[in-house]
Amino acid sequence: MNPTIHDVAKKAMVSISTVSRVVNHPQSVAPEKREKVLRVIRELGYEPNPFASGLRDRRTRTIAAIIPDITNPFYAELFRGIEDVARAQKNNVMICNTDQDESRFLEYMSYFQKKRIDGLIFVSSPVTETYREAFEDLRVPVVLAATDSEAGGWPSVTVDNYRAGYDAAMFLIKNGHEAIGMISGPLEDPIAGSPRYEGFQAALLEAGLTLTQDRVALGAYDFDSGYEAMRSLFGRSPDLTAVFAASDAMAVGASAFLLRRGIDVPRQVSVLGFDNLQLARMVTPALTTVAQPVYRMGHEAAAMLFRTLDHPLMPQESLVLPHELIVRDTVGKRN
Amino acid sequence: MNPTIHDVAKKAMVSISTVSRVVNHPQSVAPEKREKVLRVIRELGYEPNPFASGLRDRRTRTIAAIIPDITNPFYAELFRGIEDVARAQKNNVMICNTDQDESRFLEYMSYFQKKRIDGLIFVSSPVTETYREAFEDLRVPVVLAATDSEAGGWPSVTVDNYRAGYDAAMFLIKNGHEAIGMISGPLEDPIAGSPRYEGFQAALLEAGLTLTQDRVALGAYDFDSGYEAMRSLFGRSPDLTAVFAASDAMAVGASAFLLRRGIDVPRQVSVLGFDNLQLARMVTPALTTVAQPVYRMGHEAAAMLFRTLDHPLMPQESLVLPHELIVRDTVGKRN
DNA sequence: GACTTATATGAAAAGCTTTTCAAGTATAGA
DNA sequence: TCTATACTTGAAAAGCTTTTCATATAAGTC
Repeated sequence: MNPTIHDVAKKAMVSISTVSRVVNHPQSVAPEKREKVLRVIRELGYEPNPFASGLRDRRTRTIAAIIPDITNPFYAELFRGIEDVARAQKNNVMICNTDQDESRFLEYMSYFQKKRIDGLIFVSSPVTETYREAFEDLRVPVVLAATDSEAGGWPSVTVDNYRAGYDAAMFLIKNGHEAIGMISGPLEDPIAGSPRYEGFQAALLEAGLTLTQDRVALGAYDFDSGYEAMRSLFGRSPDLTAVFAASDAMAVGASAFLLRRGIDVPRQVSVLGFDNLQLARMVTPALTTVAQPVYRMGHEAAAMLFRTLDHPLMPQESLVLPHELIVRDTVGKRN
Repeated sequence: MNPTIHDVAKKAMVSISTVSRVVNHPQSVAPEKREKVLRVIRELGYEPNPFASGLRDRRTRTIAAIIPDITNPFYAELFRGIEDVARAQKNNVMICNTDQDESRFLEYMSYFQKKRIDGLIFVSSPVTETYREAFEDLRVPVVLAATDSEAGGWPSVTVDNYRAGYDAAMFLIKNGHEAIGMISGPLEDPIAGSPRYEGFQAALLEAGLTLTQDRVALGAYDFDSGYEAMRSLFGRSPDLTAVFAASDAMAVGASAFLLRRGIDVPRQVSVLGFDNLQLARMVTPALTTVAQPVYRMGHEAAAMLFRTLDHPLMPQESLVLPHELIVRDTVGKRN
């Protein structure tokens, strides 16, 4: 049987209130008494029973991370960032794989309804009306990671996707490319979809180039849709010399299509990715890509959540983290 | 404020004992009363407060998964298997990334010491003395996934690694290869290391071939060590026509080395992997590999754990799941 | 030295559930 | 009709902590 606060109190010859105070507000108890209690606590190996504390405090010391799928390396990395700070805060993080399924999401929500979590980090999906309402019903602090939302007023940690798309285009242009295509995410996706697309388009326009419709294909960020998008793109517009894909998985899919068709990357067609997953350096040729600070996004989002948990009134500023171009072997110079 | 058992009792005009019984042992209360209580429960949206139950029952409804690193797709997939069954059982799973660091592991253990989990799934690492002792101290059911151990008597879910290594060799031999090398995991690793190596060697021997030392290199299962191992192997034994790597990541590393050296895979050198991660189909040429049922290992391990949680006496049989050869494009025929 | 203020401590309540024990009612058997 | 048995139900205890409130002591002020 684990020692309880009563055991400690008895052995230290103080009341349980004092023991509790030593644990929770050490400065409020006289130094010598405090030391004595502390010593007994160590001797007995006492730790407060989390159920009793939770019952009393209504603080669960558990946060939830709502992510599409932990199996996806992008989310795994981000989750790792969340997890590391939660652990440091002695909190537990519940992982909720939604598989992009709203009904599954709502299942979790009804589970949380009964106040089983202190706060929540919502990762990467666009915040639809459904989500918004669910969050408001929940009445716990919410932080958005790798996504954001006008409505709701939740703080977020993101990257400037418009700017990143812009920089991607600039990089290809600087390398002498003119016949440039893009494999974008869904244009309804207000996070990784339209902004990257529009930033990309804007840079092209600025350079006097245009992104015509036959040079654009859409995908769902995964390998297969990148592969298919490239097939379609190549059919419509075989003169392309460079393609920017809105995710590494799609970029690798695109490369795979080209390579398996016997088209040399980057000599004939350059490919530029987005995310900088492990995968990017493992493929051959290694993928040149726009890096997102994925781990850090999770880390900062969690830090933000714990800050609002500790100071409920203090408003949190959203954070925009810098992206970075990682040059490897899939973008070639053209002149 | 959420409704409590008292609110339900009052509204249904019964005692709280009856409400509790309706929730926990429905058959022990008279049908009409039961219906009435059930109706009130639905109306009020009552759910038992898990802290109060936990405080009383000492059942936490939380299990822990000890894994090296969730960022590694192999573990992510396995974890997903665990998570899905835990969820179905209305349990929470705590994820513990050890980063292969014993001190980090012990930190978790002292955290769990205070009976904060009902059971534990230990994934993939060899069960050293340290681990064994920690598990015994913990006094909760333990299940091993993708690893096993003579001592301790914990049930496990694994693959027959010796046999899988054997089959890998047979496959290369059947494809006409004779100058065959291997990139093995550490030979001290009793799970994914020595058994695969020995099985592989045995099959070669049986076919009248020998696995000489200059045809073996060791790695740590990751891309970089696969790359380096291949470099070393190729330096020592440039006549190799096929290489078996004990993980997909190493196999991809090996391919990368060859490809980047201008050596054609599979025309000049064939590469065979192990695991069948997503990665395997994304690289070009797509990796031929020995598939482990990763998700299922997690799934079965969790199912096993919950079975022993529900029936503490019933002994659990260890499970050996089948492996399978997935033929893609990195192994060529030779004659 | 008398009075006020600050500080330190303990008793007790509240938080919510599950289960044991005892009591009550109904049913069946004699 | 009475007794024994089975079945239902409620009261109360236990599980452990944190915080409020009141009290007692020490320190400080005039």
